[in-house]
Amino acid sequence: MEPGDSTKQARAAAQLRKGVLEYCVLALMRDRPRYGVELLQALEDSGALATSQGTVYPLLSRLRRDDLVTTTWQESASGPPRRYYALTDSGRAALDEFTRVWPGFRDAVDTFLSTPPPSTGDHA
Amino acid sequence: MEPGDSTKQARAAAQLRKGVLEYCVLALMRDRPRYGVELLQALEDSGALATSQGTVYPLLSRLRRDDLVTTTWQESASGPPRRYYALTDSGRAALDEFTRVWPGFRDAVDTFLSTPPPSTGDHA
DNA sequence: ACCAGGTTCCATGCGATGCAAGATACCTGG
DNA sequence: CCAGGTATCTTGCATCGCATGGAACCTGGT
Repeated sequence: MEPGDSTKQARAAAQLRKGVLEYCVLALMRDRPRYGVELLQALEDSGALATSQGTVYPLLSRLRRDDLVTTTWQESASGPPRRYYALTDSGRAALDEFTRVWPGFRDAVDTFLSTPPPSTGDHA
Repeated sequence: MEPGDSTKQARAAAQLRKGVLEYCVLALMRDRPRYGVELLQALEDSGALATSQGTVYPLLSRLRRDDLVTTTWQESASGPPRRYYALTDSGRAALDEFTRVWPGFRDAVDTFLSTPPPSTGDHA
């Protein structure tokens, strides 16, 4: 799935990420602070949610603007300093909120996709 | 969950619908043609994907523009005529494509939300 | 000292999408 | 003729993912 890919599958996946990426990033920060490239790699490893810097950094800016995360600079053993992002109380609340909403949403989509075989055996 | 609701839950749900609504609408047309208000009611009944006319009609226009559906006018027993939307071959292909992509996406989100207990038992 | 390469951060502009609000038309019933 | 319900569609806005490009820091080779 190259970056410049514009197949139907890529388009569908791109639209799917909308709104979900934000909460998956928050989820990644649940146990410990993370920095940008680290988040990017974790999303990449997940496969379905792989994205680019041009998506993650504006997202992180919004999270900071909305007080869902706080950031602290920290030196790196090899390379430029890293900005670590950590959940605030609001951020944790938003993540909990999403965790409550997600199953209902997920199941609703599953229901729409798995059409209940319409009673009448319409086979040959 | 009123339309003008702007709680965190409503905001999260609104962003979730992005990109998914299109394919749920296509899924609803899989077995038989449907008309606008009928689709609207089906989404309403699902709970998590409830939306408004201002969302559905522009969406249906895009589907028609992209040749994913065809439409036919049909008289109603009581009320104005209805425009019925039916899947084209392209529409059915797009739905199949999404059906293939969805499980991977869904499981990826589930994995992010259900943090694998990070070794150290940090419970109470 | 200098420069190439890797790492890390960020800003800008575009396209696509959901939504609120409003407009139009048809049919029935008083 | 008018009120109300049904059904369709348009417009303008806000948000989000993404491609592109740029800037800063560190290491290592020459």
